[in-house]
Amino acid sequence: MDTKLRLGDFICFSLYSASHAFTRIYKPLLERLGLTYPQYLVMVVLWEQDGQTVGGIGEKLFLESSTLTPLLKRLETAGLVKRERNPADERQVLIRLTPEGRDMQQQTADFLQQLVEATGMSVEEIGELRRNIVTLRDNLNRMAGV
Amino acid sequence: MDTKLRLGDFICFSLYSASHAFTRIYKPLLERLGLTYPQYLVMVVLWEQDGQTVGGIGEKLFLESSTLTPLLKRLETAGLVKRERNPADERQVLIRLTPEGRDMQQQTADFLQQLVEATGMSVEEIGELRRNIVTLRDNLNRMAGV
DNA sequence: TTTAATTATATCGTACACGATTAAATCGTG
DNA sequence: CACGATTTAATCGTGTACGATATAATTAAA
Repeated sequence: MDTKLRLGDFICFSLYSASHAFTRIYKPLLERLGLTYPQYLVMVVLWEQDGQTVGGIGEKLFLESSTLTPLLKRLETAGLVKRERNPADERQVLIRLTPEGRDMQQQTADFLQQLVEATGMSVEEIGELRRNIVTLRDNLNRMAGV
Repeated sequence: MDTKLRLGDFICFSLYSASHAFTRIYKPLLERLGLTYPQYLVMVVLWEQDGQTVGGIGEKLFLESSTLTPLLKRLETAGLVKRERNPADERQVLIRLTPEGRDMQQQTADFLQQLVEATGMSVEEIGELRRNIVTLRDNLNRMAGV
């Protein structure tokens, strides 16, 4: 009877495939900025609060230092951030936006409208869906001990 | 005013992070089978219908041959599938389950209950959420021309 | 206070994921 | 039938992603 389980029944696959679909939607928008989608997420986190540690960024994005360190080095090479040890605790590395990195936010101003349009859903529907997905994610992470 | 846009407002990030959370939940279950999550998805597709082409699998999973070819070679090395050219059309490669690959499905029988439990949601809530996410995904893919 | 345990980041190996390109097979049109 | 166009996988380069491990700094304990 479990042979009746089809791919379409898997909520994990709906998330997996919808996440990839969003990345595809973002690609042409982010290409103009020379960013990948994960790099864009890091920039969003830094625009919200500058001068965070690698660990602080990872906590917000649920990413490990083994993922973030090379990504942040690429952002540094691109001239968008600076990486410097925290003098108060030399274990930490503080990530600070450069003026170019800060200014880039303005170039993302028109993203929201285009993305909402691409969803084919109302802002209210999107909001409710987002809240339900976050609830699911937090439940899963709690179960996984994150 | 768009500086008020916080990471938590992004439905794309909710999908991205929830998808990764599911992968983390699956990891200990799949480790017993020696599978990664994407490999498991391919097995699900093949359990549903054996003898599909690389392109057919990719269409269902929204993955390119550049992703699937190395993954399928790993499944072949693991003795779970066989890859052979279609005699009727030598461009295509047919993927067939080995007896070991087919039998593995039985070892996934207890996944469903554990996963539902981990979501902390009712089966009805999960079903409704899944349908909404699929609608969103299909809208996005339509916009991206997929 | 010297040492032991913990914390923060970096490094390494493996496995996705995709765009661009290549190579081979098939199809379509003259 | 021939030959250009299309289709299908595979390959290559770049960039995530993570677990395991390493290294250095800080904290805790003896």
